[in-house]
Amino acid sequence: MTVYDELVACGLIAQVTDEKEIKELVNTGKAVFYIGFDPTADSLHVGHFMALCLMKRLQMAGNKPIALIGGGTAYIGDPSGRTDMRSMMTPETIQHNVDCFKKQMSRFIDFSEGKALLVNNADWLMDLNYIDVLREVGPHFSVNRMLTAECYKQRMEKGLSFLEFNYMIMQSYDFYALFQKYGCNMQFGGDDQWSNMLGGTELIRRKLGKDAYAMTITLLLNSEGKKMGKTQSGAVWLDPQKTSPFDFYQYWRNVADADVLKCIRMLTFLPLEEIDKMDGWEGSQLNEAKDILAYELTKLVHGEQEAVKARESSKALFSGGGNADNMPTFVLSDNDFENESIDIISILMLSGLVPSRSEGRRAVEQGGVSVDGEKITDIKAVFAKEAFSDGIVVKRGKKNFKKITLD
RNA sequence: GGGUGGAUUCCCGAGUGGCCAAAGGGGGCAGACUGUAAAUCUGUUGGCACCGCCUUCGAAGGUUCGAAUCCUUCUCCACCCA
Repeated sequence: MTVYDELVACGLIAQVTDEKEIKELVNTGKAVFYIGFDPTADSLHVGHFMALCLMKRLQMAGNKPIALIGGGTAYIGDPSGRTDMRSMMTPETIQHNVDCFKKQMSRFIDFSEGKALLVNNADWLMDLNYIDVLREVGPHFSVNRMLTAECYKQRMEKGLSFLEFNYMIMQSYDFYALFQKYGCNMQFGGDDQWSNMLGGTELIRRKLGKDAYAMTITLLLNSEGKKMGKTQSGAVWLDPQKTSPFDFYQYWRNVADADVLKCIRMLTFLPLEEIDKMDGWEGSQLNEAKDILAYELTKLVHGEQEAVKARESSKALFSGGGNADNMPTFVLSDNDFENESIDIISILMLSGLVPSRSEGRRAVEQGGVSVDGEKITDIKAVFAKEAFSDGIVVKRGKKNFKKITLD
């Protein structure tokens, strides 16, 4: 099976400019392609992970990937898929984020000599001269056309600033610059990037009379049509400091039935035959598929060791048995105790299981808190210091646990 | 530049002097049911020293015994005209 067919089978491909050409280039390892990453946060998240996987797949097939970090475009902010304006980022945070991205990416992609490139569009965008740009690329963009692009249409109601309107032009310029500099002939990106990407291929055709291609990756949506990889408290990060391997595992362990297979297909590197076998799974067997998904992904992102640990803790908590040693732990210090004891609300609060004392109280009152398996009903319940010497497991709701110990 | 209409709690959206910590919906959280799923039902959803107190209705001032509601200035947004 060719790489391209594999991508199709995994459901990764959303739109392409010229399927025949792209297939040919990709399968023969002749593609020099780039994917852009906007450094809007200090860690990559699940959305980026898909792009990185794609890069890896294609790299293994002999193609040359260029990871472009949008250190320059971050000054503008991409309006695609948003209904409000992005907050402006300071040069310092942008630089910080760029550095974080670089570090994380090199764990996934082999950037050694000649295999792949990591570039920052700040290197060429920051020195551009306004008048020059206007004369050079301005004539090749039709405002009328741009306004019909999906990403702008969405903003017609809420308003779109000139700053953001220019994002497409800058991204197109990137492609044009990379084409000339590195012979980059293809751009990949999220499906919401389609119009921005087309801008690039068109600019190259108009300026240089050459063909370049674009392909978008299917956005990973759940059965409700929302982007996956988001939780109430924000994105699911790849940085273990921001989303612990355990939480990362749990996120995938908890996906809806309807989404499991799609996720396995799109995100893991399991052999296709194996995935096809799972296709008919239902009920508790499907529940098993979730474990596979969670384990595989945690392994890819955090390594086998962490994946095993996460799986163990999860088993200890949910199905009995397993090893509780690796579950998320919170260590109490001496000052947390008053008269050698501490009340339940304080424990919940300090360990981060609840964000406020009010919520802690509510959780207890509604019967949502238990300690070492015993339900706590009294909001004034107090625990002696000795109780923590072996560590106790405090649970809020069904899925939030912390092992509490002494230092 | 001129005019009009807006800015309310996580989101949408009621509220136009006291009965407002603020209707309703969505979302979240918790409980029941389950498979760590979905659907459903129930409770809950600003904070705290919780029968009481404190802070919130774009920002800052003012009027009033009392303001999310009235006045002034400012900031931002949408629409119409130029």
